[in-house]
Amino acid sequence: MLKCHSPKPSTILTILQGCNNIKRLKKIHAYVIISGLQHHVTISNRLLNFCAVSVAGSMSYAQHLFHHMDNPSTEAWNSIIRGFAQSSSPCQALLYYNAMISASFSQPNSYIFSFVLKACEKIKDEKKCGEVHGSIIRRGYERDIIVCTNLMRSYAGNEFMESARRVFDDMSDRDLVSWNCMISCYSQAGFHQDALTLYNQMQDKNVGLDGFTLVGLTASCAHIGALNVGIEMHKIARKKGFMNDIYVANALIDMYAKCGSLDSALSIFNKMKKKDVLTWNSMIVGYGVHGHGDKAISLFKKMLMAGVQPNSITFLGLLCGCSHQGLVEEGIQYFHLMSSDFKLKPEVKHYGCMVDLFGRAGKLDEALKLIKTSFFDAPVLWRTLLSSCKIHRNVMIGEIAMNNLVHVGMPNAGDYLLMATLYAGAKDTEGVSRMRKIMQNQGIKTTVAWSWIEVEDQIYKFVVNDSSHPDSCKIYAKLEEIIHQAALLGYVQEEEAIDTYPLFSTEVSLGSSTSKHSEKLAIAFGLIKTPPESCLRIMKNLRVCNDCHTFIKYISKAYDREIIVRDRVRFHHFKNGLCSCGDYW
DNA sequence: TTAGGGTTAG
Repeated sequence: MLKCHSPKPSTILTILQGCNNIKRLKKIHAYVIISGLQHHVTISNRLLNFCAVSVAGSMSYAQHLFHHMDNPSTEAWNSIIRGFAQSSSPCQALLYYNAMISASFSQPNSYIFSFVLKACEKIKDEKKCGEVHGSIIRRGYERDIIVCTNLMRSYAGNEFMESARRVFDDMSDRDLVSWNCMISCYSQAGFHQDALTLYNQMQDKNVGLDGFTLVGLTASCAHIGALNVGIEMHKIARKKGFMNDIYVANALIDMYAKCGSLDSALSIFNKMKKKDVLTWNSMIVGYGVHGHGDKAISLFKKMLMAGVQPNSITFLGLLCGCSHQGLVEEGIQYFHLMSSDFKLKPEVKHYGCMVDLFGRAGKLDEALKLIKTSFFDAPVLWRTLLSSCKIHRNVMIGEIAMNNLVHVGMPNAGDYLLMATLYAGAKDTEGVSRMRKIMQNQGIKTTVAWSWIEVEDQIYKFVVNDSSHPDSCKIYAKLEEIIHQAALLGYVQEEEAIDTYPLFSTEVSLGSSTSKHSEKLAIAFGLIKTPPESCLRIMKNLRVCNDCHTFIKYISKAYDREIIVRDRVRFHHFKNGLCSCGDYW
């Protein structure tokens, strides 16, 4: 119990140090008032600081304390702005910052700028970020390395990458954190090539690196499929002793899985002494997108035995694996398990996997029923169903899916092409021309398809009929040669057949040829540039069309090459004339 | 007294 006699301020401050909950703080506050110390600056500031910053604090009580201060000091402004910047109401931080600027007797310091910028980033207020930037310059903080790093992140968080980069370039002094921050900003915003280029500049300047550097770069390698650069990151991590850093190891597992090297991913996974949910998820999702549903399930069981709680991503990996391996019963079981045993509510993505699972297995009625009971009116579900209708040539359900896509107002070029394919299969020429007309009349634009391949540490991109590469003549000559070799083994090109249109694509816009598809050009280039018997790894932003899928099978046999293709949906491992997807994709 | 950087999906 607190005794009520005239205490020394130092006694109150000591009591405050031991305070660990808001109830006790309120009692101390009452005691401060009774003792007539409510205007003692240090005590008021400490009380406020506890409420605003401590996890056991209360922002409403912090506001109450703040508004009873006669002339809040910079320290008090600091606490209230910091508190709101890290709260679920970051807008309030900006309101207090504005109030501080208006009340000219207190001036913001470098700490306050850091908190305000954090708030700008959270609420996505680019305009405010620019205003604060102006204020930073006017008040002479543009040379503060931490303020500038915060400013970069704030701009990048608002998707103003050029402004972020300008801040970075204009910094008079940069340290490892500022370099890492710019790299991770690029990586998180999807500017992967810029992240890798910046790393090269960083090395030229002998800044050094740490685990943070490796994580940002490895994540970028994963996204663009830059395996060779990723392997370099792994070597550095081993050499410099960063393999015990769980962030680094997790990023490497994900990178290897996304670059098609499941064995390398597993090797790191097995060596890790400490694994968290991301470690398990990266491996399970890796198995899922490679079509190894059984291995994903087996790992999931081990994960539970290890006492690691799965999350919604774990189940995405499991369902994806079940769907691609045709494990219908298991998929249904895990779909129910996520809510019954793990209290995870299935999201649109999980329903998408289930529609795909039923659809691929030919259970189109069940897929339809699931969409109707899902309470999601998401285009992606109807689109998934439509693609299953194409596999199983079911025009009736295809039309239901298409009508619903029109109803939700989101049909794209790929959808019309899929529907046209379905009509073509049913010899419904009127249906085909109706789809063509809608596309032409509504000017529906197709997505540009492109494929890319990493040779040494460079990424080479190709689009259909690409002639931009300096070695273009050699590439086309090689393409002719490989088409001939494939033909000798029995390959017949599906020229202009409407059912060669890829699912979400486009590449084969109505009237173009399948013979110069981007993945064929990438393969021709790869065969020229890589040693015999080495594995070719191709990435594509859309799905591989039937013709290219067949073609690559023949090429894997004719040239005795393993060819790994990562498309928009999954991995295809082509070897000796066969594909790991079993032509089931 | 207090401030800056990291991984899965989307």
